[in-house]
Amino acid sequence: MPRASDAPRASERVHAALRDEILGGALAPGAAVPSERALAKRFGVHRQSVREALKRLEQAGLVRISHGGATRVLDWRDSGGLEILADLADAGGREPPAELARSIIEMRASIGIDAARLCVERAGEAELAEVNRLAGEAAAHVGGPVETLEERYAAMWRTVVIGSGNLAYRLAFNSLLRALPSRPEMADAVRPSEAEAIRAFGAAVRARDGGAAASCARELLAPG
Amino acid sequence: MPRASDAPRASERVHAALRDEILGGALAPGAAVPSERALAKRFGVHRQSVREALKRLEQAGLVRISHGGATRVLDWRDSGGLEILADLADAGGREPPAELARSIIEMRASIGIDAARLCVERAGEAELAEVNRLAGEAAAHVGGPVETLEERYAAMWRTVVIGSGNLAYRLAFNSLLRALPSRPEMADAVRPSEAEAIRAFGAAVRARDGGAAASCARELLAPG
DNA sequence: AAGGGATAACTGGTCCGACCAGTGTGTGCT
DNA sequence: AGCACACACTGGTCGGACCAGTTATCCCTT
Repeated sequence: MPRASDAPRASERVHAALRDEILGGALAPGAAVPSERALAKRFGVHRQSVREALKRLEQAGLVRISHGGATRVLDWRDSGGLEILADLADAGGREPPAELARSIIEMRASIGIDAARLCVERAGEAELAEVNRLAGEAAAHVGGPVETLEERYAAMWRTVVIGSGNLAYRLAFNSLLRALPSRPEMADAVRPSEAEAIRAFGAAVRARDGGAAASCARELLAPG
Repeated sequence: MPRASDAPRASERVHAALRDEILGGALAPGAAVPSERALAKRFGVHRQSVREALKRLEQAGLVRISHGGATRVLDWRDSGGLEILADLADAGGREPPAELARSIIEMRASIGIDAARLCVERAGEAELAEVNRLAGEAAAHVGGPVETLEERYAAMWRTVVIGSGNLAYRLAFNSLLRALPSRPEMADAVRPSEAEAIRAFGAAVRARDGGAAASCARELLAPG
């Protein structure tokens, strides 16, 4: 069993370092990123690896590269897409923005409740039955190993979001889900604690009761 | 005045071509992307340019690159983040998914209404006044040049979203906004038509009337 | 003939060094 | 002082080489 090399790839190291400097504020918006040649020397890698890292940062909306001119740092709050949430949660040893967890939980609730409503409206019988089945599965694992519970619970919501027929909700769901793993305290906060609430939600969806589904969803996602 | 070269960069050409093939379904999920060397030959560019394009696709969640193995196409519906919306709207001459416009409008409403509610709750007096001022500006341009109206209207919502103190809403707002330009019919659909509704919204926010702000926001974002 | 391990032929990852292509700037001429 | 040009940056691309991990094949062993 040959172990995979633990050494992070060169371009990955550069990407992570620059990403953290930008998200952490060490590289402020408007500032010029050092030249590719300078970065290559600093990190002890070839310029091509630096370029790959910068291309990824540009794709994520963290920097703007311009031929001939300097590469400048953008304000990720203005130019970043939702996928940056995962980077914010992940980034190095740095503390993520204080409002990050609350933001994710609020958005999850807003989208989840509306997706439930739309799912009831638009999804086919088979999909509604599947949601109900997955709700039962998730409910059965409340109190059990958190890993299994989280997996089933996520699968249920995934089916709801798909059933809503809303592409944007589906993509946002991906972005939100990806931000959870690196912050255990956030995963804790979104984990359901009452099996009955999950079952009630599944039943409401199954019965195509939009009002009940929405209110059960609110119960699950935004208690209190 | 030396004109900027109109020739798209090599890595940009490759990126756009592969992105369109993936989003258009020509490269199905699970399929293997041709090797970097093969792509370099096909597009008549250096392998490094291909790599930069692939790195961007990986960053966006469209492919998974693995050392030694083939680069495989992912299902962007499952692995893509919200920023893909812009690519879906943009992509080449291809027709975007039928539900795209509806999805964006629905998500915009869901987030906008909740952001209005939170903004009233959390924003400072200065920010609320600014929202109201921008609402007035936008309202004054209803019926005028669409470009100016869109700019002011977007500025107003931007302030609301910032005032909501929700990072996820702010990033999602960026992603949604970026998808509009390439689809004029979508920009049309989200443009406000009644100055009075905008003014009412601004006044409700200014007065910290959460209920009124939410209902005015609903009026603006999800009429009917 | 079937199983298993060495190996060859892929894949992506990195490096070197060079040159092209835009920008910006300083300098010297007018 | 004002302007134009050369030079010194920046990023963009190229060619070729080699390293590293995977995968499939083929031959040897059982």
